[in-house]
Amino acid sequence: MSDKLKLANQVCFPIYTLSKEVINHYRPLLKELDLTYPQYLVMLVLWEEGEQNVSTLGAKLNLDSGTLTPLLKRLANKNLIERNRKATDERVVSITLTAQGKLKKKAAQSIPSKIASSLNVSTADLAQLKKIIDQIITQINKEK
Amino acid sequence: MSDKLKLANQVCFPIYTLSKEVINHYRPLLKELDLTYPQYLVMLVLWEEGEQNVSTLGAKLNLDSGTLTPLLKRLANKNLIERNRKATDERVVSITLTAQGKLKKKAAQSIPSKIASSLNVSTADLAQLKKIIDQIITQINKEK
DNA sequence: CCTATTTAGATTGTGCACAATTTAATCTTG
DNA sequence: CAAGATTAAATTGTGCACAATCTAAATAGG
Repeated sequence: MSDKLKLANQVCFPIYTLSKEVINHYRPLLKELDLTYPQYLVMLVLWEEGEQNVSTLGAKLNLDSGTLTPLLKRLANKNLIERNRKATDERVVSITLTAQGKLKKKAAQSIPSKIASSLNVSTADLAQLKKIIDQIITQINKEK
Repeated sequence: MSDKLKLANQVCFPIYTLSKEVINHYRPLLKELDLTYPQYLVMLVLWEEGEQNVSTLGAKLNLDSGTLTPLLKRLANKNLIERNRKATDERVVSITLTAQGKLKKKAAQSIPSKIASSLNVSTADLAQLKKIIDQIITQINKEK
């Protein structure tokens, strides 16, 4: 097996492992906010960009309606968001933050720094990791 | 400050995204073998190291019995593995490959090269990615 | 011994991820 | 305008991930 083959083989498992580890580090922090990691991602988009369709959320987070529909129903049950069909196009469901959903942003402010210190990795390493991964993801998206 | 809550500035989201992308690249290849990615990981360990307990498998793949028990039942239903209580310690379940399970290794030989070319990333990038991720995982494991 | 503790794995329950299909609304084109 | 195509979201079904709990077996310590 060539070095490249071996490497590809040996890099996919660490990526999968790291992703789970990172989410496991988020879990206790997000539990205090009564959010899961994917729910937190949805909230991030809404806090930053405001009202979204299910499909724009899906495009930004790489999730389909099969994942988002039940997730958004759970966020709505917690009174963090509202789901409303648009009058101008009844196929589209508009997702907006409730007052409670907007408020939750305050409680989330401390998460990034807590994660950074809990991962216990240097800022330089994280920056480098982000750079390479963003490169690879850009490459992958090009193929679509 | 609140910049940290922006999706674009997060490292964790790209890690999570990349992990899903990589597994999505495996999916069509593994479908031909009638395996999922976690099932493939179990088979890799068995092909490489032979007979395993549920708990040694779990330690190597970072999965608990709640995930492994049903997964191993599915592999057993496909006649790729056998699950047997050990006579010397009835708490322990020994996982061994069936003849069919051993045979499947041949069909899996082509997967790494297909993944390597499908990911379309340079060897240098992969090497650097692996180096940083391994570093971080080592760091994380130290804390346990 | 024999009881208390520990260990291995199974079970239960929640939630995510994704493929495949369905439903309803909108758009397109003849 | 009507029929067919397209689109957005929901639904259905499978499988993974993980917390919490349970069961049975093994071990330890009195």
